[in-house]
Amino acid sequence: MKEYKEATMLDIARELKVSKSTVSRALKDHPSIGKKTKKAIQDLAKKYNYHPNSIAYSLSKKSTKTIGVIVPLLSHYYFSTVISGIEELAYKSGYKVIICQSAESYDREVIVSQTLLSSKVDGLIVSISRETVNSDHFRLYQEKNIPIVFFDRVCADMEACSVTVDDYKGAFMAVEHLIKAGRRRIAHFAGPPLLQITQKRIEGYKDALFRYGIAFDGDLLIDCGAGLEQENGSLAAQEMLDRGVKPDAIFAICDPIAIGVMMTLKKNRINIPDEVAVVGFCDEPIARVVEPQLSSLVQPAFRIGETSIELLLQQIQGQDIIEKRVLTAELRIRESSSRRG
Amino acid sequence: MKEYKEATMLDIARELKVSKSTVSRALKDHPSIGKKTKKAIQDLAKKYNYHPNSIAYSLSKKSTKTIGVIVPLLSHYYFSTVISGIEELAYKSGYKVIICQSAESYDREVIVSQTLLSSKVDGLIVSISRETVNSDHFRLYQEKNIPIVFFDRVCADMEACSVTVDDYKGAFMAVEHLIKAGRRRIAHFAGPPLLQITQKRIEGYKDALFRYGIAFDGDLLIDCGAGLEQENGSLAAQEMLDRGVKPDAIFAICDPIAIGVMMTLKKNRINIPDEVAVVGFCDEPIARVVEPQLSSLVQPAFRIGETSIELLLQQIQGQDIIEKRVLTAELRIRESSSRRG
DNA sequence: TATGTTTACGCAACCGGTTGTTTAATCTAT
DNA sequence: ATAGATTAAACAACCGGTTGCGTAAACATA
Repeated sequence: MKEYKEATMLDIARELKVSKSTVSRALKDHPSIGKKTKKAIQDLAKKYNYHPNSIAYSLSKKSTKTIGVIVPLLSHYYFSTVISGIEELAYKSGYKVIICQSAESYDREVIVSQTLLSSKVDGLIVSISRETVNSDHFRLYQEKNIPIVFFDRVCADMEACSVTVDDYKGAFMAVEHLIKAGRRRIAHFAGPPLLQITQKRIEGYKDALFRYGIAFDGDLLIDCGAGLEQENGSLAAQEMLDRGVKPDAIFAICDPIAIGVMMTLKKNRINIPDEVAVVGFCDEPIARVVEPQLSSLVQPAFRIGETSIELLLQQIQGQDIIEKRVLTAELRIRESSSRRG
Repeated sequence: MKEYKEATMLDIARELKVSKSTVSRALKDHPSIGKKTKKAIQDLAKKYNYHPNSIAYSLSKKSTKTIGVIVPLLSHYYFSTVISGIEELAYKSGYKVIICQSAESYDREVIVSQTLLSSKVDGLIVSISRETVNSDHFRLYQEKNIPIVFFDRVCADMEACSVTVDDYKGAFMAVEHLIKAGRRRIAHFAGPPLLQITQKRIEGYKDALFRYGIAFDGDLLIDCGAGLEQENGSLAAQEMLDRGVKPDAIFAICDPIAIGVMMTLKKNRINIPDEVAVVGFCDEPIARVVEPQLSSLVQPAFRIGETSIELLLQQIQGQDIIEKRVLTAELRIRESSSRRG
């Protein structure tokens, strides 16, 4: 393996018998450098295929032009779409993006957040893991004046920018829709209890019932346990049926749960939507593939990503803001919750 | 916004009236530093919550302990699972991971690969975009002696490590399975022509037909166009039906295409699997959700990620290897290709 | 011609680490 | 007591950029 040496400013400087600082200034078109000198330096840089060493740049400028992103799981369509939104604007603004997964684990989240911290990211965008209750690892960022933006799943005990969808309203709309479709015994399959979204959606569910004069029935509020996967939905649904509870509609915390529920219903030969209507949350691509197609709340994932990075960049540029943007989810009605035949 | 200043080695050195180099050595337990001095330095470092500046480290050591990953899209379950495999081993070995998407665009791929290059990643793991034919942007890495490992979608014209599944064999198995299930007119919905996987799978398809004495029929080799999305499958299938071509089985380049095909078949009231059997490739979670459940080839995505990073780390540690690992896909038979009733 | 202003560039410190080489102090052996 | 070996720590260069400040030469003005 032969050694390869990158061309540096010093190399160019020596060859042209000028100083390093002149090269530095010439390359960024600084006015105090003469035209011929500038031209000569730029030409030689091109010839040597010179690229500035961004490590050195970062060290002297104390900015890495890098932002960190932590999501629970990349494999969720929602999160990867948010990331695409983040990347789009980040690249346009000259920022790189480092993406990390917490894998829904608090410990892992602490580790990656420290890794990103020591990588000197200029800012952080996070959706916390379902286990996270302590936010000390994020406080470290605030202490060092590194801006943070939370999206979707926020830390309840931190004052920071956030971008969320109106979970309360979304849940309310879903339940309202079910009521207007003639349902009365509406169950809610809830998510991990620690997450704010879980609580907000439960509130929206309850309030919609109340608004339409339907009494809340504790039997119909189902806890799916820690997971947000299909299996959790299937199991919880079977358990519910085994308990003899039979709703005429189900609003699930997210699409995978909804689909798990649907599979259990079908296995039990319960017709969807005639006997039980189902509505999910997130509108993952899978919602259009199941039969019947699943009604769901569309979260503007790309927009959430864009908004997050906007807020972050504003802070990086020195604005001292704490803004909590709330976007609205949109109800997409499909076959799984249509009116009874 | 009050200024925050990280503690540096110099701060510690000054307070203890020793030199910066002594601090550096004390913190890494170098033998040439006395016990008391060492203790004092380590204690003070703890007290100040000192963390080494990894930018400075990278600059002097010329290693960022970072590896770059470029995938076409994060939103594919396959890719995000591969990434999980990569991360697992990377973190264990003290490496950070920077993930980028090419968004299936050649131009974007060039940009992100240059970004990663100037970020001085110690190595690169790539699955190329479907547009990529030119690999000059990756050659730059080789020139600078930065190791690269390709997975799944490789550059045909580069000598480099790679990790792939045996596409030929996978396709062969799928088609063989269909033949053994009593099918004779087997269509193949192929992928983007530039990708090797497309070609390999076509070969496997043809050879399996040949092996069982079935003549290849050009009408049954369907081009899905540039995309690998569901819509492409749906459209191509409808077009095929409109042309009056009616196979009794379909092997699709990937699950989304297969599912698109299934949706068109259902829309045309063609029974799956009785009239037409369907097999996909990749075994995405969606395969178990469609009805009937889709037979598919399982790619060991996590394992592919692990293998890729293994090969990369070996090269980073100085081994001059060019290994092409080929893993085997496993056929998972479900309802969509079961024997005729 | 003497003075003041530009113009064009060099000098050197700095960012925060790593590391080869010296040096001073202490210890060992003769 | 003194030369030689050890030990403990300092010095200083280096990684590759950025930038404030200083200054010589060229030019304009009086």
